[in-house]
Amino acid sequence: MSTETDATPQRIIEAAGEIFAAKGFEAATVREICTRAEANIAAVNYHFGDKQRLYIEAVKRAHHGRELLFPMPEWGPEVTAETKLADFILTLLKRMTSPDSGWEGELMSREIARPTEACAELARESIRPHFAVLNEILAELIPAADQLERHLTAFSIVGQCLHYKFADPVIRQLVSAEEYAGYHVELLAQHITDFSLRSLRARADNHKPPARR
Amino acid sequence: MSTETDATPQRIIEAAGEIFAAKGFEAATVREICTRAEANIAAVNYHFGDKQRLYIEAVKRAHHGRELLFPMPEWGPEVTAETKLADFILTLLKRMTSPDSGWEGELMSREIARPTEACAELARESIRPHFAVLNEILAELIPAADQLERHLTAFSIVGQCLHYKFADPVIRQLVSAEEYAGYHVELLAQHITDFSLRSLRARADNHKPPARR
DNA sequence: CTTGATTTCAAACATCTGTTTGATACAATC
DNA sequence: GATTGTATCAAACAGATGTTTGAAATCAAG
Repeated sequence: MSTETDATPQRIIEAAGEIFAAKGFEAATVREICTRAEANIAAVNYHFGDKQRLYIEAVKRAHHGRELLFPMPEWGPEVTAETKLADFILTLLKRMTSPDSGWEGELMSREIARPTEACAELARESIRPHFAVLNEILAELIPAADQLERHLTAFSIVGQCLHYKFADPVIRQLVSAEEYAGYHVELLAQHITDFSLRSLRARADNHKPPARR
Repeated sequence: MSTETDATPQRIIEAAGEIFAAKGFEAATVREICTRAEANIAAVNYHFGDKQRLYIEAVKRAHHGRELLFPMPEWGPEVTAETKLADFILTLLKRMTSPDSGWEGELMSREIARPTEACAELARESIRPHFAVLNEILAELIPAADQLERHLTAFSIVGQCLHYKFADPVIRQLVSAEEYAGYHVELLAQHITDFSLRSLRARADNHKPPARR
């Protein structure tokens, strides 16, 4: 066996990812996971120790898969900050809401909203660098802003992206089925980029906060 | 007994709300709820039928409590659309992230992210009217936008607000403790309002999407 | 083939879950 | 005071859960 691509541990992680993503850690059962993986019930404890460590492996694999499939681009010095921001938004959106093999995004969103103790470090360490990248971009776009404003602005941009993952069930029921079907990643990324860039440019042109009209 | 404010069903709902919010439906146990409520284990089934109906009652109560505590203001005809938007953002933020009696917001955010079949209708029917209000405000602010753009813009605004609830564990680890301590509702609402209004004004002044610089 | 380690399997294990039961205590009504 | 309907309680129930066990099967080398 050993190097088979469908070795038992592989199949179990695959099945575990899907079921953990769909039901959460508590509601998912080892029996269902092993049934879908066509493995014996004892396989989880034999290969992973216990259910929790299997969960951790599934989360790691989910994050790793997303990172590989949608890497953050490396920008040369000639790339404008506005283009970088557009790339950042598109990549983030793809990672969270890409339809193919959707369980990875689902599992990651679960960990972001309620991080398991075991996965807290992983989640933090994988997100912090992206947050730093976004802050560097914002430092270029709104150099007059202090750190607090940059952080809040970063959250405003990330929040727009993650909303389509976190609030997806609600969004489905607020717009028509036809409109929802047109919510492709590129369209959403374009809107978020436009919406945010308009705000950032106005902020860059006029240092004062806008007075209420 | 009868009209006591701390009658058994009341105490059970109270305890259930806290524990459901902290652990989710599956992980919360009837025994822990009854222990905290200082009630017998059979009390849940006697007063509510089963665990699921208790959960539904807790969610209803959570939403009702938020609606009462932070009602959406009724605006007269003289109120500008920009002020309405500011009020809307502040109210939404208060409902989701108000620190006092925090379990209600937590429980609602759980239902938004993964609505239970039983609560799907409630969640939808309670959110739809607010979505309609926001769309009316946006119709005043960016009259040239079509329905799709209005919807996406609404999601951009709501997404910024809900981010502080959904991604709260991550946010805590991205900024310093001192900065996080300063994230009061009013500050966040002010930032989101400023950020969004800048974008909306630019959109209103110039109908074309911004070219990438 | 023989040996020795690794992997699979069915069965059982102990524990915890939501729920039910039947007796008991209590309050109001006649 | 007896009666009736409601509420509480300890105990038990049936089922599902994660995990363990020990034997059987499979595989890799000597």
